[in-house]
Amino acid sequence: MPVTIRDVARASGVHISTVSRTFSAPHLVNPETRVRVLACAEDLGYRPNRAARALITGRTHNIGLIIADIANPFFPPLIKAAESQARSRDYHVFVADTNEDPSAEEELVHALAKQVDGVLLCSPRMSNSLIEQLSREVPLVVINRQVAGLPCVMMDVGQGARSAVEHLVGLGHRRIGLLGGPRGSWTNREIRRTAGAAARSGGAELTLIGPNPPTVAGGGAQAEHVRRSGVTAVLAYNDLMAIGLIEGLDALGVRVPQDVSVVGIDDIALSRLTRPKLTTVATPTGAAGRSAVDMLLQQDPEAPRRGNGRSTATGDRRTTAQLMLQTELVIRDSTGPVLRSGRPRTGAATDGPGPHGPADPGYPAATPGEVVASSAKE
Amino acid sequence: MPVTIRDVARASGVHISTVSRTFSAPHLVNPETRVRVLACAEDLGYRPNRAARALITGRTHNIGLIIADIANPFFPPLIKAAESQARSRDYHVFVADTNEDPSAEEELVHALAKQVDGVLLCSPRMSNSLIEQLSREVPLVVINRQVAGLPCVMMDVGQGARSAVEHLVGLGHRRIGLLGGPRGSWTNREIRRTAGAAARSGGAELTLIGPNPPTVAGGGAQAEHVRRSGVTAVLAYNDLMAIGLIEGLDALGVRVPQDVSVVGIDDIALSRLTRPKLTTVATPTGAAGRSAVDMLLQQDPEAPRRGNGRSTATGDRRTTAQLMLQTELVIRDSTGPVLRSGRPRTGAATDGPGPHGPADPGYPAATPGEVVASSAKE
DNA sequence: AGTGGTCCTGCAAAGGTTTGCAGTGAAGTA
DNA sequence: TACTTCACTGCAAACCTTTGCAGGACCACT
Repeated sequence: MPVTIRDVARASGVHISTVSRTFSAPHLVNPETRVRVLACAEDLGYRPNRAARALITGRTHNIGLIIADIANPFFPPLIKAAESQARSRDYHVFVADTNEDPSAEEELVHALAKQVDGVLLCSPRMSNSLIEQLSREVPLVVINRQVAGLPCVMMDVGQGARSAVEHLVGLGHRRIGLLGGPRGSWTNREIRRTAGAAARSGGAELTLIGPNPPTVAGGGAQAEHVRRSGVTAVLAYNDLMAIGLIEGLDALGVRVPQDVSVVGIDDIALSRLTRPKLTTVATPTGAAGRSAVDMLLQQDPEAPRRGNGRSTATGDRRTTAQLMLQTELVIRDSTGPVLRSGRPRTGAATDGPGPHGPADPGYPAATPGEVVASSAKE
Repeated sequence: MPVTIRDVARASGVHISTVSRTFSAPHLVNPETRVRVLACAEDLGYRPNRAARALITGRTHNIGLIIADIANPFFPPLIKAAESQARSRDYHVFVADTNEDPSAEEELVHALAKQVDGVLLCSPRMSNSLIEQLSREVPLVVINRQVAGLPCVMMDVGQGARSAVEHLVGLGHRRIGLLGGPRGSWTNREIRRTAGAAARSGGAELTLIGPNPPTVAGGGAQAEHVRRSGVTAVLAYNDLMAIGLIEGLDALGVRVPQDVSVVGIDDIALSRLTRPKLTTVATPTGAAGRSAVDMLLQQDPEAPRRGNGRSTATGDRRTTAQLMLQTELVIRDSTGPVLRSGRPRTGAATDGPGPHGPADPGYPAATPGEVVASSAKE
């Protein structure tokens, strides 16, 4: 029933190899023949069978994209960008969700290995050594993690965290909480490292709260803990947790930013829509998705041939570029100056500037939405 | 380099056909042989080449999922559920994004047709007749649309819209705006139809505002229009638009729900996080994704065989079940009673009950979060 | 006229798997 | 004992495409 290359060959009176060449190497076929073949193909609605092609070329023109949690709003823009970029290169994308489960990650790489040309491993929770091992099975590009010897796309969340802490210190905060993310997250480690350093050099004390699930609930669950800890500001692992925390604090009668300042990371669309609007570190997720696809596709440029393409496969590992994308601190309404008067935690009736349109911020000019600090590193 | 069925055969001292049968028809092979083969396969890390299998069986064990906009938070839960369900059945999912572009939809179906066993068409914007035509090319399950003769998974958004309008009428609203969604959306038509009917029978006047892009910006852009229109309540095509509208109204000094009530549709996670929390119609997106996969996989149960499987392909079209999933009106804080005093649009300083904890709602008891109306229909 | 080159096309093998058919040996039946 | 049945296994074709190789036609040059 489905129309094959043979039907096209018959219809246009040439051998199937000519039809094949019409598509995969047009310059090798006579222009006249070419147009005839193309016309017949169009006519019959011929589409090459990618499975058959894959069988012989060894390239499937598919890539896998493994995601910790599709429903986490951080990822969809990345998925979207990666899919779009891949499609523009005539690749299709398998998307798979691991539910934040490291063992699911491994299983999925195995399952996908044979039917894709490469895998984008996004925010992996598994160990570096396992990642390296898996990379011998299928070309890998790692997103949101640094693994020596492998192509990686990272966001400079470390610099972002530093900017965030400096911002808080500049507002007078000296006791800052760090709401940690999930175990196994490289991003989490980076944040801890750099935020810790920034706090030290700013004369502030940083207390770690976590690890936590990187969700709204995960942030909300620590509200009570945050309140008791006596910190005046919190940097959260991501926006979801920050928002959850704000919700939780609100329920306890603790106002943001009057009583506690909160900074998120990611700048998901949502962070502009909550009240107060979230001060956060913007990460270029779309660019990360696009770049990762590019990096995957530009390694192994030539198809593995019949013989043993060993030399390519194991010998000279290609460009293992590591890309660090810049982040930006976006200051909105969830951070403000620390109040002089101890901790007015009970002051639900504070008459300080509300979250909307603080008349006089009283701290280094920072128009909401304006970029105050940014980091670049190629 | 990659380990094939031949390697396993050699290692276990049997013919490749026996190895093949060990995986695809275990009951046909001697238990002893089977364990030996399995051991060898495990040992060598053998994974069947799905392209080769697809070539001969005609089934790829892949399905396509075509989405209007991955970044729209309505879809990720659906994607996630579909992917998970598919994987549990040993299928993988291609995800593709159309950017709300009808012609991209058609192109994608064509591109995917040959390398998937079926396509889930989610919230299509193209015409019914085109969908029917495409369904002759590849098995299709349509989500969020009713197409005669095709398997469909719908959410009873009509009943939801009716409940929403009744809720508003119950609060005293008589001039209600309907913030329309994108052209070509079946959901949009359903909402218009049922909301119109509900308004009529409730003695209210429904004015249509739209069509609009189904985004925050699309909702926000109509804030001025809504204000001038004199409506006291608005039902939006989806939560994003509702949230955008609330933002926009807020910027104009119009308070929700004191001056204008707003109802969304979808109950995306975000709708619980904005202030005021959004009254909305909850749609079971996860269940829709799962059901759609099930429906796709249970049609065409037997693989197309060598000969012409014509009779199956064209003759008896299988169960074209149409599934209508129930929706629920979730009442939160963005709706309230209409004020007696005309339209206090200027009253930014209204002292009515704030969005948080209205002391005495003054309208039929509806605890925030409680389900007030629901619809079921199989 | 002979030589060499270019351009185009056909031939056939190869890729990894599934599966109808036939063959083997053993067990069961008459 | 002879025949049938059964459980298992091997053989080889088939799926659709790509591609190295070789052959044919044609042209230009010597």
